[in-house]
Amino acid sequence: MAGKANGRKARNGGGEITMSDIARHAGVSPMTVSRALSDPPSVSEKMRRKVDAAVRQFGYLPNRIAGSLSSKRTNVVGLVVPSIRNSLYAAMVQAISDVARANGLHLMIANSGHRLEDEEALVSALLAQRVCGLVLHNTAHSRRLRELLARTDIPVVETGNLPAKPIDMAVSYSNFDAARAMTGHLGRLGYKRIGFVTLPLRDNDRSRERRRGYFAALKELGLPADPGLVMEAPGGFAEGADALVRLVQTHPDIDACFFAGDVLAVGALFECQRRGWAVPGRIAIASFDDLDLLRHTVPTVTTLRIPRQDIGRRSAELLVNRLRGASRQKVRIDVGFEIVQREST
Amino acid sequence: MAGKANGRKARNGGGEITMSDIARHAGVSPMTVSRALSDPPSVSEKMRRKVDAAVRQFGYLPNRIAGSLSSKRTNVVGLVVPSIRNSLYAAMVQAISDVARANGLHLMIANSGHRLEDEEALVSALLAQRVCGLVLHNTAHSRRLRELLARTDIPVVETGNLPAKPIDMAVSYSNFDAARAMTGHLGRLGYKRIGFVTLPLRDNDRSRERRRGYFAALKELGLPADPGLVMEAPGGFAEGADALVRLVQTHPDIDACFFAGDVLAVGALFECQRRGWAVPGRIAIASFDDLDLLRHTVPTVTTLRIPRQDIGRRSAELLVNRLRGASRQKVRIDVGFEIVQREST
DNA sequence: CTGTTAGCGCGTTCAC
DNA sequence: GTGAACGCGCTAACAG
Repeated sequence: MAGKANGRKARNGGGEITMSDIARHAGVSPMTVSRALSDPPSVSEKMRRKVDAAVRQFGYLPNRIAGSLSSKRTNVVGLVVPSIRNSLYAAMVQAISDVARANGLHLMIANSGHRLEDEEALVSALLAQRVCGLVLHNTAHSRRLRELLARTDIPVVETGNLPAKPIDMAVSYSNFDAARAMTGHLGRLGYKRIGFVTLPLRDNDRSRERRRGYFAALKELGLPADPGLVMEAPGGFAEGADALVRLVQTHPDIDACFFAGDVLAVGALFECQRRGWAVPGRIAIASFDDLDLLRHTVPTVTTLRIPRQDIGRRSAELLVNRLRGASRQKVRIDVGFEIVQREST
Repeated sequence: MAGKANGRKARNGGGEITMSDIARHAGVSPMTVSRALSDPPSVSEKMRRKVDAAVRQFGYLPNRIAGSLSSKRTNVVGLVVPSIRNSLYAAMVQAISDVARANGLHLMIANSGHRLEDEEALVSALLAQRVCGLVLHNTAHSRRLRELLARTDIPVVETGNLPAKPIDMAVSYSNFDAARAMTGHLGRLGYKRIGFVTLPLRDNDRSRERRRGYFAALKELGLPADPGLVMEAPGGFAEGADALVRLVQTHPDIDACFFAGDVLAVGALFECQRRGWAVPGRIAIASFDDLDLLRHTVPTVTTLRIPRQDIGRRSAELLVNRLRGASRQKVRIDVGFEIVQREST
């Protein structure tokens, strides 16, 4: 009864301190310790004090692995983003993290690198960890991932784009509408030859939707759709600069360029500074996503404000509500966007 | 034996599919399923095929919670950063994530918001989740956190600064040395009145070390230490611009300014563009941390290159080696830094 | 409000 | 190479 000498592999020098240890030293049952820790009001003042004292004395940290196995619930939310480095995702992740923390949840983050197979593998791994909810920054999943998610009953929030038919819940803006709106905006400002620089299209429905929006707006504006005015570029300052230069050289009559990625736009703007091309005099520049940077450059850059932080916050709130028992119904929230007209157009 | 009707709260509509289920359907023992999944070579070809078939048929996902409880090990690494949004941390996190993933580990990320009490609470929570290792982007911990970490025997990597006496392992550069080197560099370029703009000093040993380095260099250069040339500013473009303007107005003879944060420096540079102050003609600008942005602005900005990605990679590698059985000895790796001289100085 | 009993789903250990 | 027994540390469910 005293202490079954835990023979060999005593890595910790004696095994973990358990709830029973605390219970024994506090002179109560393990169950009372459990309750005192997870639901203090359900235990009498006297008991609680004894437990707290023993907990402090031993520096006891409950084992949530054991707790999770027993209760069949974890307090861990899984999150898959295309890239951790990108500041756009970072704003969303931060918001999710804040809401999660306020509700006693933890975050397990993985990045898919824009690869659908990786997304699938990562979600599997997160499900194996029995996360209590998932946020996926992608809506174009592999077939196997769809099947996997269909079989699970944890809440799932998709974001990054507005899917026609969400798996469970979706919080996003429409990439199509946003790109169409900005292109239309440029048209109404009087620009006639509007270039479009897109991020890689492969495995990325968001990029494809943006391009579709661009062409839709051109049609609505009665402007010709010239495939030569569209360029695909990996994200980066240099790539944006490069794309702009090539567009201007091949299409000297270009008078505006819409970049489907903020870094691309800024790179292009700097290139204009270097070459002495007036912005918007020689060429107007519009961007996608309201990086803080864009309102401080010279000139400031017209862009689309996507409420990334709201997306994160609302996604997390949806998860939390579900975990608190909200009924399971499909949700599809369009957070919208906003055109921010600045000096560059 | 067939199936103990699992009465009431069948949330999943019948309870989880377990290893026993798979074993039964594959006609083997649960132990064989376990081995086939975690160490395939230890099982005969025939058994493995039967198990694999059943696993696929049922879409079985092993419960890592149960596995972790049983084996007393998790494959989850805990990570605490001051802020998820900041791109500096993002580069490090990405590198850690990559190494972790390559080694079958997952990441649980929390952000302390630069608050030491929060760091303490978050580490406690991560330890309760029984993470197998920790990376902390901070070296100035609360006393209670130090005690907590002293009692644990999981590997801990500290980063963000080079502590004199690491808790366990440390991978970083020296903020003091870096700031001293850049200030010295400016002095040797001939600048005589060098301003210094620091990020908030509270609860941030990194900021304080940088300021110390600045003053040490001034002394070595034989320049007077003028407290009026030092300003504290929260991070941000506008704040950097503001700080510069105030320094120039109160000290018209200032000829260079060293910003201990990249965003501050860029904000100041843009302000110079707006005001038509030549950089470095009127005032030279130096920054801290080699944001991609800094090599694309006009003019490009002199800065300190900190190998953030290496820091992440090596931190993760140290953890992995420990988990693989490397002996427990203190490690203190100085990854160094590099001065990148560009057009702004 | 408190205690008792009985697992949670797996891996360790030892026998075969 | 395979299986049976046992327990990881905690909480759900019920009884008092």
